[in-house]
This record gives sequence, structure tokens and C-alpha cells, in this order.
Amino acid sequence: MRSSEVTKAKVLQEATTLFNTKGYKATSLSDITEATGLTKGAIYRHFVNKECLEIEAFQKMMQAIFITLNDKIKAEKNTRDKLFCVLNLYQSYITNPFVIGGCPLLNVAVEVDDTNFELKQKAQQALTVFRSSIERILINGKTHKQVGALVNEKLVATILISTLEGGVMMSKLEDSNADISIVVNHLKNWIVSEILL
Amino acid sequence: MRSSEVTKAKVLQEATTLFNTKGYKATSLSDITEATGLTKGAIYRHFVNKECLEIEAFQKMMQAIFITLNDKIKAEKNTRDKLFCVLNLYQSYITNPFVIGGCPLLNVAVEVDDTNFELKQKAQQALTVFRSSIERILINGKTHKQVGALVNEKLVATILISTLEGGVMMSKLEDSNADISIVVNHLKNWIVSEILL
DNA sequence: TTTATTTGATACCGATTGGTATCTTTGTGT
DNA sequence: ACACAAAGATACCAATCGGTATCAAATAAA
Repeated sequence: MRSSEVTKAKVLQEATTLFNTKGYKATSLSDITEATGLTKGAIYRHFVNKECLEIEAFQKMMQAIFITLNDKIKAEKNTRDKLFCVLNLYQSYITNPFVIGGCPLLNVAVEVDDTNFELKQKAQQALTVFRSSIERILINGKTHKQVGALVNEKLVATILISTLEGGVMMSKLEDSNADISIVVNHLKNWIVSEILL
Repeated sequence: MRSSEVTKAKVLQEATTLFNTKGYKATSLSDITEATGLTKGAIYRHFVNKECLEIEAFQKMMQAIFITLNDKIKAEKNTRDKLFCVLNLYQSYITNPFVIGGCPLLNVAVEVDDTNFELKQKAQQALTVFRSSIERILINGKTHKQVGALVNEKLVATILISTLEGGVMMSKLEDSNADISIVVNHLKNWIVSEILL
């Protein structure tokens, strides 16, 4: 790894953490220079402006999450355990912060408005990717006779994501893992009793 | 109403909208002076600093929502319709923006960190109030034999809030009411089939 | 009507924002 | 070892931030 790539990676790493905890707009360049020990000149050598850094950081974060999640999904054999990987991911946002600051998708989705056009677009794409990977599990589950044929996979994906995102929001606000645990437990029961065969 | 009260109310009104759409930190004093047509001097006559304005605006917004919601709940006779009032409130965040910018509780919960101590505390209190008003509906429903005796009202309240908040987040991100409609419809079915007698 | 108080406007403050031009240093290929 | 390009540091920029001291106008009390 070239030294410049190390620098860029360090900037992305620190910026990612700051963006996901303080917020994108609320994180200043000086926050990033302070965290990295670098100067503004060094940072702007690798990113044309702050908006590009924001987008790259978000993309890199979501990519890392998706890759990790997909690996875990692939490692499981049956539909139930594959779906549980998704629940465990959200549980981990609170209990075992893979990336501190909660769910990056939730954070961006709530922060952006119509002035952050590109970042919002990236968040929309991330949601689409996430959605379809859940739907794919369910569709594959149907072909393997593990999921009820009448199950609406779009509906299930929406309910899973919305409930989990809300659970993360509540747990983060309360500084407690009670809510996300309740949510995950409830969804597990729901999956077993209503989705799976 | 004294003229100074009119001014303060106008500032709170415009600030509320801006905070709930752009975000609290992202809304500057000049945004507010521009929206109200007033000057900084006039605003700081009524609010000691921006943080106090943020807190008062959030409090006023949540109070208005709770009062409206409670009125609608009281106007309904049975448990089912009372619970549906809560669902309709969240549906309205998207379809009939009582206050534009989505759910104020969600917005604050996601934006605040440990540096916004007081605002976070107010959001926590709002969640507690909201939670217990749902639990109260369920407890009253039990005494009137409309809710199953085995129903865990804390769990139900958590599931309802988390799912609805997540639904608002998704619908706002997608600029569509598809997700919140799916969520509300699903929760209505759940309430009828699993909660009510 | 005169006086006193409140309310809002103006002009300013230091600090910080994102961003850039320039210089020095570092590393690399020959 | 030398030349050249890439990377990072320094110093600056205009614009904006939240906040305030002061002044004028409007209102209320006398």
C-alpha cells in the first residue's frame, strides 16, 4: 500500500467515525484534521471538497457493512439463520459497535434534505441494495420450501428494516440496548411463526 | 395577545419548521431572520441563545403533537380505534404533513449526541411520554376486556413506535408513502390479530 | 401628554467555516 | 546522484457563524 493510500484511508477512517457520530454537516474540517493529525492541505489533496469526502466516507462504510453482512449470510445454510444475520447486524449497532454512532443509513437518511442531493441518492441506493438482499433471501427460501409461498417478500423486507431502524433509534436515544433487544426478539418470533414454513 | 408574544410565536413557528427540515445545528440564525423577516436583535430579545430556541421549539412542537393525538385518542371509544390514532399520526407525517420534515422525535433523536445534553434529555422525555400513553391505552383495554390479558404492553409500545419511526425514515428517504403505508397496514393487522380480543 | 419601559433594528465582535495558493518536503524512477 | 513529480504544511482568503452593545421606535404607565 502506497503511503498516500495510507493517508487517504486514515482520513476516510476518522471522517467516517466523526460523520456517523456528530453528523456530516456538524463535522468540520478541523474536526478531521484534529482526529487525523493531518492538515487541510493534505486532506484536500485527496478529496476535491468536503461533500466528496462525505460521500466517499458513507459509501465506504456501507460497502464494508454489506460485504460483512453478505459473508455472514452466505455462511448460513437455512433461511432462518440467514435472516437472523440481518437482525444481528442491527443488534450489533448498539451492543458491539462495528461502526460507532449507530446505523449509518439511518443517520444519513434523517440528516439529508434536498440540498444534499448526491448523498441522499447514495442513501437511497444503499436502502435499495439492502432491501433486495433481504428479498433475495426470502425468494431463495421459497424455492427451497423454507418460506411460505404466500409471503410477500417486499412487505417483509420493509417491516424488518423499518422495525430495526426504529429500534436502533430508540436504543441510541435511551442509551440502552433494551429496545433493540425487544425488537430483535420480536422479529425473530415473527419470522419463525409467520414467515418460515 | 401582546405584540411581543406574536413575535415570539412567529419565531418559534418558523424556527420549528426549519429545525425539523434542515436540522437544528444546520439551521443558522440568518435562516431564521430570513424566514421571519425579523433581525437577530429581535430574536435574542426573546431567547437567551440558539440552544434555548432549539429546545423551546422542539418542546412546543412535541406538545402540540401530544395534545392533538390525545384529543383524537379520547374521541375514540374502543381500544382498536385509539391505537389506530397513533398509526394515523405517523401516516400523516408523510401524507398530510401536520409539521413538515417528518417526525420531530426521530429527527432530534438521530441528530443529537452527547454535546446536546439538554435537547437529548427532552427527546428522551418525549419518548417516555409517548410510550406510556400507548401503554395506557393497552392497560385500559385490558380492564375493558378488549386486549388480551397476556399482552405485554411495554413490548407492544416498543414495537409500534420503532416500526412507525423506521417507516417514516424510509418513506422520507424514498420520497414516497409506500413504506409508511405498508408499515401502518401491517401494524393494523398485527394489532387486530395479536393484541385485541 | 409626558415619562418610563419594552421591543426591534443596526452595527459590530471574535471565532470558525470551507477552500486555495504557495512553499517545502518526501518519495520515486532513471 | 540527480531530476522530477507527488504529498503534505503553512498561511492565507472571503463568508458565515453565534452573540452583543447600542440606538431608535413603539408601547404602556403616569
